[in-house]
Amino acid sequence: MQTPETRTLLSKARIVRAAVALADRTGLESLTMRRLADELGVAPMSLYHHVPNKEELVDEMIETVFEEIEPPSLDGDWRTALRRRAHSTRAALNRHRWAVGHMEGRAKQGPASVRLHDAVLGCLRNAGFSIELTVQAYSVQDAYIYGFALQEKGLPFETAEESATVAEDQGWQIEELAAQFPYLAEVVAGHVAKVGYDFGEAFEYGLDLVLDGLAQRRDEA
Amino acid sequence: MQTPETRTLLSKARIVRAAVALADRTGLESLTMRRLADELGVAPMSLYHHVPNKEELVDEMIETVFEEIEPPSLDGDWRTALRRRAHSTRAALNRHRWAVGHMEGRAKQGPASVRLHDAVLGCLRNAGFSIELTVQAYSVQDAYIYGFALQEKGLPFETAEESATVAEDQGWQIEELAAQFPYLAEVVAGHVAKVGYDFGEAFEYGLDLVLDGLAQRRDEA
DNA sequence: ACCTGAACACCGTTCAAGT
DNA sequence: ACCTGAACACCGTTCAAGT
Repeated sequence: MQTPETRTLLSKARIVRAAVALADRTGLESLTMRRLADELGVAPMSLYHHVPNKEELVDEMIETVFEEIEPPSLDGDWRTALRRRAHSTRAALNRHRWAVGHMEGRAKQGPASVRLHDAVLGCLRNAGFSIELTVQAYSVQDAYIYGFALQEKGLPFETAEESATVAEDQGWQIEELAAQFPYLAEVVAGHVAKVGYDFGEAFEYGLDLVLDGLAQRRDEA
Repeated sequence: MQTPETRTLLSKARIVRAAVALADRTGLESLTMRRLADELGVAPMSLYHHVPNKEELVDEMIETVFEEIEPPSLDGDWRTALRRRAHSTRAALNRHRWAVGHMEGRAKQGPASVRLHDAVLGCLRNAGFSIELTVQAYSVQDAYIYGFALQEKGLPFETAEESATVAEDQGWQIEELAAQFPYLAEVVAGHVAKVGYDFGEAFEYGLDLVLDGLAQRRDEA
């Protein structure tokens, strides 16, 4: 005698996984306890047996994003280690755009988040950065990485070709704007519309600028 | 014969101003059409005669934040101009923490936002940056500024002294953490707890790093 | 132990009605 | 023209009840 409809049992892990998938598809605004329950074929209130409330659910979701970020290795070349970690972070944030302004400063930081923090600090310390410089280096890098992700989340195109198309589509505005905002018009018409805007290239450029600056400051000290 | 209770009439400007003040006090999550109406001593539905919906209200609120940011002057030293603009942005975002992740990439950018964009681009062009480099310089700066604001919004202290206190209060955790996360423990116990963490200093340091890097790249080209 | 239905105190927004 | 009350389709969450 089998229980009828022996669907996978509810569990915290299963709820969080479904929540992440739902947020990936529809955004965090649209993530609702009720919709999530629907997705899982369960009554809304069943969720509360595994998760205390929505806020802690989101905390758990954020943790899974941190779990997808590869911590830098503590030996080997620090620049390539930190560059890889930066790319890994950008990739995770692009897969989970809803997470973008929520990674830092949550009250409850989970183990994956703490482990990543520790590894980045360790990578810098082992590369010969002083404690003071390590703290600064951490701050600059993360400000840049998370700030870049914020820009990327905002803009409506993903590839360089798309961006050129978007720019062209709005071409009728350009002449109108040129009178009032000449520099903006120049950049849009004379550059973005021509070659498009490649986020990957831009990220790399700024990342190198930051890492170069840090290397310099370490060697000066 | 006076109309009784001739309180200031409702208007878009007055609604937006009240909304900003309410969000400053209680956060964007707590900003509700109904609470806002209450604040203004008016029925919730009255707001809809001046503002089409909540999303556009938030757009208007963001615009007022942009209005508080001083655009860089187009002549004079570009570094001091851009540094002032960066500080002006940080200050505005600290006054209106709810705005932090919402400044970029809104569908509808208002005139103050566009004017600021144009001025920053103009400042860079006039300083001899190529179009390509100008676009990059814009991206790196804004990623850093907005990313830093994100960090600042997250952390629970405002001054260096406060941060040292917070670090000390959690001192009992330190030894426990030290085994698993030695680098994190070292930084918290050996640096932050001692001298505290000064956001203003950290912002300046990273900002200089970014501006130095940009200057170098311009001169190499 | 695990799930649920009904209920409560909220949301944003529409619509027909008031002055 | 400007404001509003009642109503609708939603929220998160509690609580007492079901298996």
